[in-house]
Amino acid sequence: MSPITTEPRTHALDEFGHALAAAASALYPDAPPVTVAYESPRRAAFGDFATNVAFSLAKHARRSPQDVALALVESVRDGDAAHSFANVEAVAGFINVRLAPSIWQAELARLARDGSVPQKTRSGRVSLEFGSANPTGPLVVVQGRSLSIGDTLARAMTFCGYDVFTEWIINDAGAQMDQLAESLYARYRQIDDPAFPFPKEGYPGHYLLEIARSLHETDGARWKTATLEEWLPFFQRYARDRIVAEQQRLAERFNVRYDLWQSERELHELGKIQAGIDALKNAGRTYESDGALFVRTTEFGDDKDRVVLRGDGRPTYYALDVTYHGEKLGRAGRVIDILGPDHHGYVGRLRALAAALGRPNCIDVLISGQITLVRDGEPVKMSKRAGQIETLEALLDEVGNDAARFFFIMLSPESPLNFDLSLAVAHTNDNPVYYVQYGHARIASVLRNAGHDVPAQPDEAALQSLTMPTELQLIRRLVELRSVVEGVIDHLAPHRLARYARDVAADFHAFYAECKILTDDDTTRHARLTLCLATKSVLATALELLGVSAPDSM
RNA sequence: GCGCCCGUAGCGUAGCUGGAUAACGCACAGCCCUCCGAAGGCUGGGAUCGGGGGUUCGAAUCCCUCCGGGCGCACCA
Repeated sequence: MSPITTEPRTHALDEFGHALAAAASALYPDAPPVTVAYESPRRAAFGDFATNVAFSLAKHARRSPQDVALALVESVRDGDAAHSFANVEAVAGFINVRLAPSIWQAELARLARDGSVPQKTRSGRVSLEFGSANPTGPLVVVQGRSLSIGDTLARAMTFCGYDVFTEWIINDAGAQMDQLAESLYARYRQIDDPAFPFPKEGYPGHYLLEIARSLHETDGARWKTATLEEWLPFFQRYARDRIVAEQQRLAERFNVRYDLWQSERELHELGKIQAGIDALKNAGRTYESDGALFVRTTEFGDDKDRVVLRGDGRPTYYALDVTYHGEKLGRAGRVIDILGPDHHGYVGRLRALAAALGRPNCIDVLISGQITLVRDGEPVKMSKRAGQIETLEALLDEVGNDAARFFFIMLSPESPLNFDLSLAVAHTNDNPVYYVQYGHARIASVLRNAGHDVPAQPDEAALQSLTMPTELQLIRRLVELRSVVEGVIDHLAPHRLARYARDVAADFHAFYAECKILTDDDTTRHARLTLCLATKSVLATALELLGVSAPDSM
């Protein structure tokens, strides 16, 4: 079934629903009261809205759904509510409603007056964490997908009125930082002594060569004689700072904004990790076993209980999860994590954590699916050797921000994605990014040609000339924007926005082909230009939420 | 072994809080520029929704089971 659409939220539609419900209880007093919900009919021929109340009544009425639907329609036909509609009809058990063109024309006038201004229908603070990668190397393509998904969700939530707080956890603690420091130290020493051994568990990527060279330029050979106790902390910090700075620069290049880059090390140093563990302990959610401290997450649906303190007293990574999510729950009513495809095993323990912290159902986890790069139909071979990993930077250099953001988000978040590099740069009609952007540019071009004829304010009387099927279809589509965005955030389904943008562009192109905009008839020209303005605004909004540019020419 | 994700037309996917003839793009066949951007539009063919059971008036959607593909299952981070 198509996504349920309740736009436009006309008074008439509500009244009609009440009338139907009243008719139902009059005709079938034994049946439980019905609530009338509208949905988009599968086919345009069925009208603008449909309700299936007759199906739920059929059993109690002991008559076929179609008989019930006919009876309902008959009994409300003469009521006031039904008069606002062009048509109300019972078909195969459904009650189909088609709104009069005047209602759509009025909706267009509203859209053209207000633009696609954000509708503040929601409130409350939401914490959104996404992208978070180890500070041990450059971002790879799969993190780009997480960035796209997270940023679009953030924008959509903000659009609807949420106060969104975006954050990134820097995993700059633990053994991996020692390995990073040792790797950088080895690269640094190799500048003067190529035979200096590289650690077995080190990070071989060539990005450390550049950082080592840079350090060698500023500090010379001074670390050659330093003791391990001296150089290790310095190299840790140096590598971490350089790599995180690169990640931040790339996120910015990708048009993604963060409110907080949270350091894990800092949480340790401030004693917050220990405090987080103590809070759980005081809440009675922990127990000791084999010298380690466990959290009873199985009480809340997790597969197994999780260790937070090891036998030697050191906290585990889960201790960070406990603390960090405690922090996030402290600043937001709702917490959303977007994790990479190799983390789907974490969903259970994080959800359980919400309950253990006394905030059940306040943590949502969304997994961004794996990515396979494809070129000319063949998977791109990737080698783990230096410089051959699939960095996000290389991808952006090749296909640009717009294509990357659109492709990353056009599928539902958890499904695997084959990223077709050839298609992403193709300037052809099978590239969905260009299709949508072309629609926007085409409108801009028409508006340029119209010059001073572009209406400053919509003339509602003139809009009555909009009666062609493609005109009404386009208006219906534009009106959907708000419910689409709400669907995106309610279902954590940002891909709906990409599909919607495509649908808007398609409906515009169909309208454009059928209706000449710059006609000699002043009324029609005004009405169609108004429709162009509203379409341009909706397209620009959809693209903005996707983080994709809306060009006036291309 | 346990768990998660995926299986829908030749390909890529949407639909999954159950509803009408299963939708969209590509590819394929045909048509449309003396006219606002053809990076466009229109028409057509193409699907036992991985298999099998079950629940229901009604199942791509919910339940069970089996089969395929991918990925996780640390007192690593």
